[in-house]
Parts: sequence; structure tokens; C-alpha cells
Amino acid sequence: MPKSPPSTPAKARRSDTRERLEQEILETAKRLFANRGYGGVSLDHIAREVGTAKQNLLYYFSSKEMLYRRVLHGVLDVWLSYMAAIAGNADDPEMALRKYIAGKLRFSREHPYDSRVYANEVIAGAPLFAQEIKDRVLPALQADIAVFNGWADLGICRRIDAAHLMVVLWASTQAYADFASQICLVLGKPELEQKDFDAAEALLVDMVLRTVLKKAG
Amino acid sequence: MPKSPPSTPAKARRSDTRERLEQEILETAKRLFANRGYGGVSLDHIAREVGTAKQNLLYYFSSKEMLYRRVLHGVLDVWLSYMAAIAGNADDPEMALRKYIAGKLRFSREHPYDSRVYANEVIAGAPLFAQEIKDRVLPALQADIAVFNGWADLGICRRIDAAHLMVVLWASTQAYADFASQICLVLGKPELEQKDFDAAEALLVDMVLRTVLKKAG
DNA sequence: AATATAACTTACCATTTGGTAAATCTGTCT
DNA sequence: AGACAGATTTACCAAATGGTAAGTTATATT
Repeated sequence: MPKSPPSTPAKARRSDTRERLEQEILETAKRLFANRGYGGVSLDHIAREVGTAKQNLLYYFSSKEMLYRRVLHGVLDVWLSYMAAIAGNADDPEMALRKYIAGKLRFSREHPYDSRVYANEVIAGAPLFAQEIKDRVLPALQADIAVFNGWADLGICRRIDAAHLMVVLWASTQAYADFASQICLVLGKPELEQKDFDAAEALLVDMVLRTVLKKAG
Repeated sequence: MPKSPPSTPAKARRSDTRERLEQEILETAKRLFANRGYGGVSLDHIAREVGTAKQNLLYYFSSKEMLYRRVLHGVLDVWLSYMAAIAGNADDPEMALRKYIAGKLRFSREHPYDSRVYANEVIAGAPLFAQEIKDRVLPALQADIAVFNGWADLGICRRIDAAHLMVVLWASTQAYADFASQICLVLGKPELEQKDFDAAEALLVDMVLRTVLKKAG
């Protein structure tokens, strides 16, 4: 019965091979799921890319769906790690907004596959993901919305529809990962560079500050 | 040899059944592709939903990829039909921007499946779609960008990065179709209503006019 | 009514799919 | 060295996949 579940038994460290391979499988699966969606990727496909056999994937992950769930979980970890910085600057709207936009764009730049996996799942209606989004993403978003409304209460910025502003920011920044191929076409270049992200950040910051802050720029 | 390609021979109108069924197949396929991506939908799946046999689909469309291409083509038709109205108002920036945003949001509201098919294809890097996007979408976008820059040249609005503004508008409006399930979560309701689209439109118009027009609102 | 053809069904087929079972290999510890 | 558990491969499997070929039904025109 060599089919023990992948719970590191602490005793047998086993040269870390396991953990490294498991990570590599997750990374490869993420990349493929990002580009072709859940249904467009087969276990065999992933295994070949990793350089092992499909059956070995099923030794590490009990099923395709489980592998996908693990990928999704990791995606959310990364996503949330980029959002954590925002709540800390609740006293300075301008600084907070600048950091928020910069953080989300940095996520798109540094983790395009995570962004696309997330997008694919949401477009599909989040069938496997709904609960985890409710538990982990929603509170973060609602905290942000509360911060906005708090600023309006204090009179230090205009009262805007914070929920919809979040949508605009979320969609705009995420687009630079998810729709990169289109943006490249519009910009007439083969791939996005740092300066494109800088330009996007400048425009978004400009738009949001003009909308949110009381004094006109 | 009953396998003549689906080119209406003008002579045999054949009671329109053909055209109606063909349209129904396309609509159903669009809905399924939108929600589960190309790889996540089988011909059998589509056929069962339409109420016919898989082999009959292959009588109407020579292969799965061809069916998908036809769906994509139709999606682009719809997309472009909503964009056509914009270029007509090149003399009045505020009016043009209002109509632009309203039009794109109306597309998201009235054609969510089209929007999602388009998004899926773009996320996948537009493997089957690149040429058609280059030929049909790019010119439309570049015309819009030219209009923006023309306004700046005339001095009737601020000089902004028009390409990135297009991205923001495109992403923000499309989000109300593609990411509807998320937005519903944030708004705490089971589905988006007209007033949510109205609120989104109000915010976006506010943001864009503040950014683009010279006088501060 | 006969016939040609369009529309649809039945019967297959090779390949791929996710998944199971068992055999084998590999490193670690006694 | 031998035992043992962890890691990997080989051998299968039933179902689903996209697609072909041939047969059957319906319908419009002569």
C-alpha cells in the first residue's frame, strides 16, 4: 500500500525531492490552467511538461480536481499577500490609493499566471472557488470599502461608490495580466514592459485621485 | 454524398429549419464556451443541450474548431456593432465619452456570453483569433485613440495616455459581464440589476470626465 | 407518384481522458 | 547487509472525445 497521502511525516525528510517536485507540479499546472482553462488541460499534458508520468501526479494529488484546488488555493495566497499592504495606510488616502494601485499592478506584472487562473475561475462562475472567495477575498474587499467610506465620513475625501470603484481598480489592474495579449496589440509591441506598467499606474492614480480627493489636481 | 457544406443554395430555402437550428447551435455553443472555455465543452455536451445528436452538429459545422470559430466571429460582430456608435460623436468629447461608456456597459449587460467568450479567448492568448482581432478590433481601437489625441491637439481636452485609458474603459466595463459573479458577491446580491449598471456608469463617467476634460467638475 | 437532395440517425473508430492496482525502484535507518 | 517506507513506473480500464461512413427519413420540384 504505497499510497499514503502527501503528509510529510516529519521523520522522513527524504531529501526534499518530494516538496520540490510537488511545487514544480503546482507551478506547471498553474501555468497550463492559466492559459487553457481547467477543461483544456489534461493530467498527461501537465505530467509531460513536468517530466514525469501522469500516474505520478496522481500519487502527489489524488485527482485532477484536487490538483486544481491546490493551485487555486495558492493563487489566493499570492493574491492576498499583495493586498495586505493596503489596510495599513488608512490614515492617508492619497498614499493608500497610490500603494493600492501599485500593489495590484505589481501583482499583475509578477504573477500573470495567478491572475489568469483567478480570472478563468471567476468567468466560469467560481464553481469550485465560491466558498474560499467568500471566506478570504470578500472580507479584504469589504475592509477596503469600509476604509473609503470612513474617509468620506471624516470629510477628507469625496463620497463615491466605493464598491464600484473597487471593481474599476480590480478590473483595470488585472487587465494588464489577463488581457496582456490584447494590450500588446494596441500598443504595437510583442510584450509589456515595465514602462507600460508605469504608464498604466500613472494614469490610474491620476484618475482615481481626481475622483476621490476633494481638492482638484 | 449528402455532405454538402452549409452554404445556403438560394434555391432550396428548405423551410428555414436549417437556419434556425444553426443559429440555436451557435447560441448554445456560445453559452457553453463562455462558461467553461473551449476545452471544457464537448460536442456531445452542446448537442444534448440543443436536443440533437453530436453527428448532426458535425453536419452543420465541419469540426469543433470550426464551430468555435463561427462563434468567435459572431461575438466580434456583436462587439463591433456596439462600438460603431462612438466614432460618430467626434466633435463633442463629453458626449462621446458618455456614449462610449454607456455603449460598452450595455454590451456587458445585454451580451454577457459574448463578452465571456471574448475574454476566454484573449486570456488564452487569442490563439485562433489573433488575425481577426488585428483586422477588425485594432482599427476600431486605434480610431478611438486617434479621436482622443485629436481632442488634445485641438486643446479641448487634456492630453492623456489614450491607449491606457482605452484599457481602463475596456477592462472596467467588460468586468460587469466577465466578473459578474464576483461583483455580485461584493454587492451582496444574487445577480446584477440595471441600477448596478447605472451606478457603474455614473462612476466611470465621473472618473473619465474628471480626467479628460480641462475644466474641473 | 417519382426522384433528387437536404436533414438527420445509426454504427463505428482510434485516441485520449481521469483513475486504479500492482510491481518496481530508491534511499534511510538499524 | 537487510528491512522498510517513500517514490516511481508499468499495466490496465471504462468512459468520453472528435471524427468518419453509411444508412434512413423527410421534403421540394418535376
